[in-house]
Amino acid sequence: MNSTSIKVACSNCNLRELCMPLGLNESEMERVDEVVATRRKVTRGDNLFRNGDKFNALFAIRTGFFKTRISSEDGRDQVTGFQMAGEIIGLDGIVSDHHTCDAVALEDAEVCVMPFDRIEELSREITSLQRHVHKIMSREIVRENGVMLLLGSMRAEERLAAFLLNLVQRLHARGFSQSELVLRMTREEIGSYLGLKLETVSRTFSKFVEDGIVEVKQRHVRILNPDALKLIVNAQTCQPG
Amino acid sequence: MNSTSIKVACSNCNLRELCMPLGLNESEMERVDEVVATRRKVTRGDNLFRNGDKFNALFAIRTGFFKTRISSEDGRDQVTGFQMAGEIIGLDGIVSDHHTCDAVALEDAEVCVMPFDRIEELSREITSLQRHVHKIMSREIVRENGVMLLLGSMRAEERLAAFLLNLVQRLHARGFSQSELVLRMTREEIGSYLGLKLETVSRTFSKFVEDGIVEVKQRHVRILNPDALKLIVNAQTCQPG
DNA sequence: CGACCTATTGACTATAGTCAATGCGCGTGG
DNA sequence: CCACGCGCATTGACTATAGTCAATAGGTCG
Repeated sequence: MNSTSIKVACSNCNLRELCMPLGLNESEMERVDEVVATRRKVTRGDNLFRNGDKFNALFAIRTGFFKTRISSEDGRDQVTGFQMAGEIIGLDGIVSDHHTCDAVALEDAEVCVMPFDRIEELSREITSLQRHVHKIMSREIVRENGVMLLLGSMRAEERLAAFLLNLVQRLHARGFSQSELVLRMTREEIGSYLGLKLETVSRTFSKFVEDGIVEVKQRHVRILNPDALKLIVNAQTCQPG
Repeated sequence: MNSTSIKVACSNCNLRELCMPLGLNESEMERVDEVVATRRKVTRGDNLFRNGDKFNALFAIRTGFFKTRISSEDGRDQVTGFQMAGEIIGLDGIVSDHHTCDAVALEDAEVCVMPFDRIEELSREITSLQRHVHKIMSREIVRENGVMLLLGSMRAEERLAAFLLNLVQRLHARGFSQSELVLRMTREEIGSYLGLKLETVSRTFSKFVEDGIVEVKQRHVRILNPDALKLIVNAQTCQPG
């Protein structure tokens, strides 16, 4: 499989501080290595899994960038998240043994395949792994709560500002710039995530540029004034008094 | 505590087919009974927990009706769910050891307190309990995905129709009518959940009444034409060809 | 180099929000 | 038991925001 002879394992993965083995000691991590036995490459545009697929495993993203998406019967669809290195994908499949969303690679990607029954087995033995798995699921619930707040009560500018801040913060945690980012998704995908049409996303970007808050050149974004973005997110339209 | 001498336990709870002990055998259920040692009554309007509270336990709703709500710094808030008997509440607290939302009783309620470290302990021993806990968390993730679709891509009528169908379906699973329900929440709370203003909720109810789809008398709702509701939810504004 | 996908911008429209007035019910207290 | 007050719901008139449709431009990839 691998052309190099270096064993790819959590213990020598630079994402271990963000990913599955977080909080485990050396020997525990070695046991998790056994779980993460296989890898899978996904080409840009391809699905890691689809709605309806049998659920077998969670996936830890090693490289690349994904979107998850659900579709309703009438053809509407909604991007439910964008995932990057170190994040875990596939939790939706546990409840019904089948995935309920699509996971699409937005750039060439590689994931660690973690068979779920192996995870469960190991979490029965390693308390800190058990706790960590629970935290990963809870984090996803809390994240989605935040998206509900965004979709339910924010205006277009607030949504886009929150989106940019969230992306750049996650990228920064992975060693990238705090002020510069390359969007891996189209305006339409951003719009789907934020509950907006692509034209509105585009117009809102233009407004931010006019206001000198960001520089935008297609998918390259430079944040000139992060405080202004934070102000937009937290500013209720107007306040009394 | 209890005025009666009947031991309140999962094994003789009529919600066991919906709640925590689902899928356990007799002896396993008895062990879960130990976990669900304490009960708590919550008066209408009171909080079961608040944003910032230390997380210790999950709660299984025995009777009553709750809403969960998150608030942003600027005072905006968003209802993230309505919970009824047999449903589990508090999963948001696992990730950071503190709750990140408020849980408010919309009517006098009683919950079973399930200390989370006891749940974890027991799921290390009882495989089917472990699996069940994972399913409960995954189910919540999938539910929130659905809400994101609703908030991100549906129009007011579609949102309210989906809301009513979901409520009545859950009530029906608990032995209530398929066509009649009493709303435990105000128009404003429905609106907050659906990302609409209370006036829009009210107007949309009135529209449904005009169209003969439902009867509404304050919080009493009778669904006259469930198929029409389903059609509204699944009908994209218009279809080509 | 050309085709196609993506993004931008403009003009107009639809949908839901805002503000305000009124009405209905329920619960409290006289 | 009735009257009153308050919270909740309804409805109307107007406005704001984002959506739609359409034309154009810019990039990217074969």
